Amino acid sequence: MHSLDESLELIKRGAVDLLLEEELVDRLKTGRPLRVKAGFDPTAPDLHLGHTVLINKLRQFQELGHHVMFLIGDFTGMIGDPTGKNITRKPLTRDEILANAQTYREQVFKILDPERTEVLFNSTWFDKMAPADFIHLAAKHTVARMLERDDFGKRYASGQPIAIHEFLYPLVQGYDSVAIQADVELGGTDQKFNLLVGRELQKHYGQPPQIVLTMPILEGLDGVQKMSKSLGNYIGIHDEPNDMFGKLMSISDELMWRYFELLSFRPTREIAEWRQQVSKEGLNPRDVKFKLAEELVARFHGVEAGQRALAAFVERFQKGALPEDMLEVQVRSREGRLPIANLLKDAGLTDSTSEALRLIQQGAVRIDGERVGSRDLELIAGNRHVCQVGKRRIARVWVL
RNA sequence: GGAGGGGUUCCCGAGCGGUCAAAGGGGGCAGACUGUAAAUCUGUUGGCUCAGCCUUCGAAGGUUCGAAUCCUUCCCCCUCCA
Repeated sequence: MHSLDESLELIKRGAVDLLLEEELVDRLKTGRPLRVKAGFDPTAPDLHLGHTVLINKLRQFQELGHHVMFLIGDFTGMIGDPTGKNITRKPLTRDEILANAQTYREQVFKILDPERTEVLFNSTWFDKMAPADFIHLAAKHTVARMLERDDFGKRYASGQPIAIHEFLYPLVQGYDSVAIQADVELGGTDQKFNLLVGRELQKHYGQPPQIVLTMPILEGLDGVQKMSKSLGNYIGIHDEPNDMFGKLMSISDELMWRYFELLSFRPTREIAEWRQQVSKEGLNPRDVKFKLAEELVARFHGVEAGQRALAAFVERFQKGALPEDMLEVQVRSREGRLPIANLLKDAGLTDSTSEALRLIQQGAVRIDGERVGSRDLELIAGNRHVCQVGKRRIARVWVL
């Protein structure tokens, strides 16, 4: 069993906001398992490391014996969390949603305990809600309060459009907390407003307001923007071990410490020590990055995979060897020959032949280790070649 | 409902009859240097059967030898007034 202080310390670790702490303490004192909610989008079932910041926190709640409610916002998905960029999403079919939910289970249970996780869909209660009740819900909040939300306020002030339905998003999310009687809701710091709306609504509906716990938003590979699939700066938890390892190695040193803070399960003391050694004793940050990359690959692919990814990385980038598990592609020639640009495009190494030609000109293309100097190079059918574009794109290509 | 402003290539943003596949910046990609780090420098950034051709500037028509640029209609956004 954990003492109250230990529980609180674990819950607060890495968190940004805890509102309100004294309410949490009161509820922890009751000794009953708390109902801990976190909402997820019904679309992108490809979880990335950014999502795991939150999921790791859910896991900690489970370790403390609490009940985790993994809420899939299939109804909310019709709105799309207002970002100013998204327009209304196409509603997903029931089957698509169930398929996505299944994918969530597969991914999320690498971290969470299935026995202590309840998966819920908010369409369950919203599909049954009468329009009149929905209007009652909308009546519980004002435009002025909505504009307190940072992005709404900014968009309003700068003349960006805000569609009415975007205002509904926080209300819908907040009502979910009412429907499932959440004690605690977790979210990224960008969710703070929505989470607080949940508190307000619960009060309106005669429930004790949920405690709000926000976690930092993980920056993506660029180190600036948040990790997201649409920005392409993410590391998916399904990424191949070598790929995951490589992406982690490509982050900046500054970002590495951030990742340690939010993703590593290593003791904070150990991390602080490394940091000290890097800045004072000349420890190569790259070697510390190895530790991070290995730990995370191991988490999603197993300990052995972590070790192998490290070894493969050293082989390939420090010793210059070719990767072992190279992508194999077949491309069709035209009457026995195939111009290099077409080969690269057909093999999926470039998006277009135009791009391929540009890269050739820039000296980025190698065939069997030899730099391609001419765009006129043609390859003969029947042969296999190792084709490289830049450092990262590589494939073994059969010309048929 | 009325008046005004605006929709440009991934993003921001110039262009306002030919020299525009469209300035500049951001981002991306690549090369050099490295630790697949950062910083820096350089190149590049619609497509193709690639010294030529094709498709792009909200949509559809039209004027013209020629349109992102002019005209018409439509769609969308913003501001102010009601």
